[in-house]
Amino acid sequence: MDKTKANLPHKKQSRIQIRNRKRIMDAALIVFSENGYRGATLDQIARESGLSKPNILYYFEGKQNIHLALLSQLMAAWLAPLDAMNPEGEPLDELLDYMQRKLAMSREFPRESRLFANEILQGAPRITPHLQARLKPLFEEKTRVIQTWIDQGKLAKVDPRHLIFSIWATTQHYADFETQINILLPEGAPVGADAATLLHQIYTRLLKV
Amino acid sequence: MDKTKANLPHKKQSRIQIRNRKRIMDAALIVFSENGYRGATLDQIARESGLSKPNILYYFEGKQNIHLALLSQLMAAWLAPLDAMNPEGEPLDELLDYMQRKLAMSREFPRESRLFANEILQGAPRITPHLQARLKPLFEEKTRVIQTWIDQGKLAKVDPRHLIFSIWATTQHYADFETQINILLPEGAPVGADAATLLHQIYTRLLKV
DNA sequence: CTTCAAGCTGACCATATGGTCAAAATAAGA
DNA sequence: TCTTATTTTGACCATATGGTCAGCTTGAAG
Repeated sequence: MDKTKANLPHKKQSRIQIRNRKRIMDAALIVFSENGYRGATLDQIARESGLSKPNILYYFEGKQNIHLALLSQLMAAWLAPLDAMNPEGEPLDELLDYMQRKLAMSREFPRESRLFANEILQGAPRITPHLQARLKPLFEEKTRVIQTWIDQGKLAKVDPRHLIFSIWATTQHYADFETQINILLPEGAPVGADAATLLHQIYTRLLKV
Repeated sequence: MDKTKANLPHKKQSRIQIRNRKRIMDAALIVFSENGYRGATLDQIARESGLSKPNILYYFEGKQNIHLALLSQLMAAWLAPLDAMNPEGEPLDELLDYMQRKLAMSREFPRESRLFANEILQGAPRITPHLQARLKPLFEEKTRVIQTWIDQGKLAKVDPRHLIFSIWATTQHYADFETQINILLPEGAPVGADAATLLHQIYTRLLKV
C-alpha cells in the first residue's frame, strides 16, 4: 500500500495535487469551523470543494487527517502574533501591538479562530500534541519576557500568564461569539473599531505604570 | 398521539418522572457539553444516565428537545448575574461584582459554559430565539444603566456594550478554554485566585474615573 | 500518437445513529 | 388483592456516514 505518495508533501507535488489539496483544505476549514469535527461530514467537504468523496480520500487518508492537516497549518498562523512580540521593544507598545494583531486575526480569519475554539472546547483531542510542542514553549518564553519587563518597572505588576489569557479571550471572542454579537449589536455598528478602542483602553490602563 | 403528557411539565409529574427527567438532563449536560450537539449521541446519554435509549425517548420527544430543554434551563442561570446588577448600587462595585459572579459561574458550572459556547460557535441554530427574547432586552437595559453611570461621571468613558463583551470573554474563557489552560499552567497553580486578581485589576483600572 | 502513471468515479459496504413499536414489567389506586 | 395506567425494554428500521475498490478517464513524457 503506497499510502505515502499522496500524504507526505516533502517531495514534488503535481500542479493538480497542489490545486486540489488546497481546494480540500479551504472547504474543510469552512465545514469544520461551522460544525466541529464530529458535526462535519466528508460529503459536505466534497460538495464545498467541488470534488467527489472518493477523490477527497485519494488526497487525504481519512477525515482525521484532513482535520489534523488543517490544525497543523493553523498553528503557525496562530502563534505568529505572539512570536512577533519583541523583547527589545517598548513593553507597553509591544503588548498593545500584540493585542491588536490578535484582534485583526479575529476579524480576518474568524473561521480559523472558530476551528481552534471548537477543538479546544471538545478537549483538544487532536491538537494537544501541537499545544505541548509549540504553544507551550512560546507561551513560557513570552511570559518570562513580560515578567522581566515588570521586574524592570516598565509595566504594572500583573500576572503575565493571565494577562495573555485575557488578551486571547477578549480578541478571539469577536470571532468565536460572532453570532451572539450580531444578535446584540444593531446592524451596521462599527464593531471592529469600537472593540479596538475598548481593548486599547483596557490594556493601556492596566499596564501603564 | 398523546405527545403532550411527557413533555409539558406544567401539570403534576410523578416522582419517577421527576427523577428520570433530572437524570436525563444531568447526563445530557455532560454529553452535549463535551461533544457539541451533533457529536453527542442518544446512546451516550443513555449510558451516562443509566436509562435505556427508548426510555429516554419516552421522556423527551427526540434529541433536539433534550438539547432545547437544557439550553432553556441554562438561560435563566446564565442571565442571573447580569440581572442582579443593581442600578442603584455603587457603579464600580456593581460591575466588579458582576464580573466576579461571572467568573464564579465559570468555575462552578464549566459544563454549562461550554454547552453555551458550543451552541454559539455553531451559529446558535437552536438558541437564537432565546437570545433575542431574553438576553437582548436584558443586555440593552444594562448597557443603558452603565451609560447612565458614565454620563453621571461615576465611571470612565467606555463603550458599555464592548465592556460587557469583554467581561463575558475574560470570565468564560476559564471554562471554555480550560483544556488549553491546563496544558499551559503548571499543575497545582491557583488558577482561580490569580484569574480573579488580574480581572479585578483590569476592570478597576479601566473603570475608575 | 502511444503509453503509462496519475487522477477520478459509481457502486458498494459496514457501522453508527435517531427513532419506533408491541409487549412486558412495574407502580398506583380502588 | 385486583385492575388500570405508567414505565421500561428488546428487537427492529431507515438513514447517514466514513471508507473501499475495480475500473474508467486524463494528462504528460517520449
